[in-house]
Amino acid sequence: MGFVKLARNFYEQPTVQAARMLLGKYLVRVHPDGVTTGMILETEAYVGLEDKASHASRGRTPRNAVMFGPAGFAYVYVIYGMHHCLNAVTEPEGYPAAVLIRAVQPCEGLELIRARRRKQDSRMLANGPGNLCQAFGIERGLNGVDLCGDVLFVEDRKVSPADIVTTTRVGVDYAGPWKDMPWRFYIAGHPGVSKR
DNA sequence: TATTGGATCGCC
DNA sequence: GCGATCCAATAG
Repeated sequence: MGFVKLARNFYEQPTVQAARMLLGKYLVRVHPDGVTTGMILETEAYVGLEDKASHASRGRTPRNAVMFGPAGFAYVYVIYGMHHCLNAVTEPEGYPAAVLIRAVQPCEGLELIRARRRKQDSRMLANGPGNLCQAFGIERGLNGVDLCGDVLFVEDRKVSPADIVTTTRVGVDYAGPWKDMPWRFYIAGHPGVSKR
């Protein structure tokens, strides 16, 4: 309680910078079944029309429309027919970009998270974008939700992150030269980071 | 209308 | 290493 919710101007900054700065902050999900929170451990940046790894690379479509809108909204989509991914839209309206949140360290709501995940091992609860969405009850109904609202948001709890590792993004080998961009970030040595 | 493949996961 | 599972995007 008493933590500062990130405001819209945080999300308006350049995407790569926003991706780095989200590490160590806390994702908060307010759900009818309960509140869950977790420290963000791993992120990726998807930047502009040119980025062939981004859903926006082929222009605006019904699915990716939120990426073209104003910063500070959630872009949630279904992948592989069975998982969801959560992004925070960044940069000025009209410029399609977002930060994919790939892993958190669950904090509050552990019992609810374990029930949703049907797992006990604390490292396996939210280690990967699909697992994270399952753990936090994030589904497509949340696509387009305002991250400056009361349902899904990020708090700055002033945690100083340990060393940050920078690598290439996961699962984008189809993206030609863009697969080599160093746009994945995670907290060094943390067991909750997803494996490749 | 039909086909293709994916910003994944967990088990074999 | 591979199958699950389905829908958005593209081609026909």
